[in-house]
Amino acid sequence: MAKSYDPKPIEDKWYASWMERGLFKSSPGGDKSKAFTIVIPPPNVTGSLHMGHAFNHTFQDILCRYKRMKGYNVLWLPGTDHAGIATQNVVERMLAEQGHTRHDLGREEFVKKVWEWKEEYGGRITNQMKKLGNSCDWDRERFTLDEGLSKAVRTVFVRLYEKGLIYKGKYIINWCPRCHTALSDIEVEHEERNGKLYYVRYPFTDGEGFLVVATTRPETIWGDVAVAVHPRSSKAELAGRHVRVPLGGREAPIIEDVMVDPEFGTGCVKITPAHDPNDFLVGLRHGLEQVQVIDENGLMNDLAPGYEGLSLAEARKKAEDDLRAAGLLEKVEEMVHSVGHCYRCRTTVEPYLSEQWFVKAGPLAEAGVKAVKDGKIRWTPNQWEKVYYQWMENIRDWCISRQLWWGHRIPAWTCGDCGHITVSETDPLTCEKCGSANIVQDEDVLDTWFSSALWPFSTLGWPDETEDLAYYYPTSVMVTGFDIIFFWVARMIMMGLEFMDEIPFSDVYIHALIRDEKGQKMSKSSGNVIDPLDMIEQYGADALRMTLAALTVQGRDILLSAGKIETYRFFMNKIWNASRFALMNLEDGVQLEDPSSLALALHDKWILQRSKDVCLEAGRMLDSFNTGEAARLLYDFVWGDLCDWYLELSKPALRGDEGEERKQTARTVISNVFRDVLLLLHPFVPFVTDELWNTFGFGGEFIELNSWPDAAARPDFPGAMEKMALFQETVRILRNLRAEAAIPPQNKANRAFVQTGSSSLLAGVIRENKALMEGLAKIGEISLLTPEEEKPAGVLSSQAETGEVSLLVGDILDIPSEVKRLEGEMASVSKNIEDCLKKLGNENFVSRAPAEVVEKEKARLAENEARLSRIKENIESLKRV
RNA sequence: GGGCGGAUAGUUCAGCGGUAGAACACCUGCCUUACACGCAGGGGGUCACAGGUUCGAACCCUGUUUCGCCCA
Repeated sequence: MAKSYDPKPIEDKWYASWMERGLFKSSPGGDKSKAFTIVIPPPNVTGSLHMGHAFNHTFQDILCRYKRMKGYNVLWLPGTDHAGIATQNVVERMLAEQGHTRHDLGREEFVKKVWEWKEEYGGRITNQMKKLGNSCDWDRERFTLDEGLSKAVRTVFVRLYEKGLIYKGKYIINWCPRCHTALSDIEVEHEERNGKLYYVRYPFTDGEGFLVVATTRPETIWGDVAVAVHPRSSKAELAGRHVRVPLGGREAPIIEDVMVDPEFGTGCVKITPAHDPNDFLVGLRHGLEQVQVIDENGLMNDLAPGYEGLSLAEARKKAEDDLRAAGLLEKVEEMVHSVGHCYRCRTTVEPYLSEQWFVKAGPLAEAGVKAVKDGKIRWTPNQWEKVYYQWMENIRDWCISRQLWWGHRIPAWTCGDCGHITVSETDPLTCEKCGSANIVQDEDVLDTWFSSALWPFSTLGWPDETEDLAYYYPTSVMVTGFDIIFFWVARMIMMGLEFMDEIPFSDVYIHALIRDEKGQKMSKSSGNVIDPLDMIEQYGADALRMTLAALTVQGRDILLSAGKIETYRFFMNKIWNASRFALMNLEDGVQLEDPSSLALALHDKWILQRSKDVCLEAGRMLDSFNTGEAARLLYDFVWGDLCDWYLELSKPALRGDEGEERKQTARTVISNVFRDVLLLLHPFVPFVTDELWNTFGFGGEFIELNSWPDAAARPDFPGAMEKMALFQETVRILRNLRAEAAIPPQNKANRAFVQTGSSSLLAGVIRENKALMEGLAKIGEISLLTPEEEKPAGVLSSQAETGEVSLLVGDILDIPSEVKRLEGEMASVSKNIEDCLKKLGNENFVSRAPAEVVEKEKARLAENEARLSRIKENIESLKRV
């Protein structure tokens, strides 16, 4: 075995063996309650693995591997989505480099090109997932544009259309002038921007004077068709009169509408139904004309004479100049307002009037809310439930059509003769109403998220009634970040309930986001990205996984840095070397018989008890999705208990100092404990544990084919924990005294004394473990003294809980500084006594606190009083010297 | 404007009703034949602030300050 752990030769090797053996394949069958299924939240096919994925996948992989070891039939179904906008952008950019646009190629040719791109590069992210160690069933990998999933999309579209839950209409939607497509509300990200508020005069046409209207977008004045005031404001009396729109000169009525906020600006609002969502609704209520002055490229059109072809920024400047020149600009104020941006390309989104397809979300959301309220779906952490309700209860219709070519084309055909729309699962040849063959399919495709919403059942074969669907659905848990609750989780719930009549998953686990060291979001533009593949290259996948697992805390973002990963890289090395040590002492192989009837020393019993407790506790933590706590528990157990104490204590026995029987006992205990440790760690760090498992020769081809330790049935070792705590405390005190006295480590020629009642627990512990204690504390000889016996002169003393520990330092004892040290100790003990007395002197405490708390307090008082008197004696005896 | 979350050691964070913890950083010793990717020891905190509940509050409640996020 190498002296230090190197993940490189190990990780790829094991992943290949796992694949070859088909370790992660699942097939339906058996007890349905033993099915554990996760469908991966499908990453974008254009993407590459970022730290968010790595975190998300590590979490899912830990659960999957744990459940497999617990005997579940685990399916982790992988795949990607076709990411309409992003993928089309990528390929269009490639074409642009060659001086082409998609329109040059035509739809069919272009889509062919995208598929070619997908075949070549689309596998990148899935290969990266394998580097991380994802235990997915790759034979079941799905893609949202697969034949089967496309069929599901069509079926859903048609059924929702027939139910009246999908409709087409002309509405204001969010338009990205760069991507040239509509976006749904949640694809728009709002950001605060510095802007200006322009106060513009609208002259009355039926008299003298003018009305002042405040607007942030003077270029849209060209599209104004009315001015609105609030019916209960002082301005209400103006209603019914008319003004002249200051750009274009249209005559416009003053109307009353409750949408107006009388407190904002001047209390008068210009109404531009074609370019503002609120104005659009006002326009509908009042039957106003919709005048579109901005085109699909975000440029002014010919309904704004003189502005034609100007960008909105240019038009805004020109409007300001023109209004000022005409004396119609009263003032301009600075203001901060929120501006919508395309989530894919950051371009400012335009409210745009156009014909689109929508899902009527209300009825679907109602069922989704009920499923959670009825407890059918649990959220962890629970607080996200509220976010879900908030969104679902105020849900708006979902714009699902996209003006793209890459995606599921909408299965709707419009008749050129009668205008009827035929919606059909199979491509129709004629209009279903008039029979004309003059029908044309809708040009638009569906929102990618429309297909992701079906993912939990479409990937299992729906709409066909497959065995998979019957066995694996509903799935067990959806694991995702909070930023994706609306995109995926909520819509999956709605669609699952609608089409399967059953929830898509019984648990939703929402994890935090990964940020950089300073708490900033990682992004290419700020250059603070930590690439998981670099980290895997540098530290190994296990180290990265362990880091991500151990840093997981519910409800808090994770601040990651390479340094933190290094810490866990060291942990891998620790496991490696501890195993190396164990293996060096197991030349006859592992000895796995039940150790409980062997000649166990205190530390053997203790580590067996700790193992049992840790097995149970880690299992409980994983059952409740607390991977972070489980990882930290295992880290502390392995490093703190096993390596720092147990292995050190087992050395004499392994060396043969305690005789043959003890040597065999130690080997048996070590074998058993390492078996547990590797099994417990395996879900977190699968590579190194499989390597070590096989090096030890614990049996079974792969570690994952073995069961999670069934600790509940194992014996307890009563008292071992308490006795070991006394042992450790004494050793720590002795080491501390050595350091105080500056005794060189190699110097073993010291004597130490422990003064305690001869029948005390501590005395027993020392009698039985004297040699071990001398070894760990590097003391030549430890002697027990009763409280009545006199201890020698020239000692440093320190108070343990139930006794006094002294180290003989002879002449080199610096009396004044020792007195000072003891006085310091005295102060802290006195403080403890004071606290105890105060508590116990409180009538209310004694009568109202639970009896055991009071007892504990009394014991603490007694202990501290004993300590105090021992310290006082020590000081006096020193002063006598 | 509505909602959510955070504020604990220099830093990152556990703890969430009964004597303040870890990791990293720092200081002092050690290459003690598993590991210097290591071992041992140490210093360091009025648990943001102000009230309240309680025998007892970092922990529960109310308010304040402040940072971050989501929705309008």
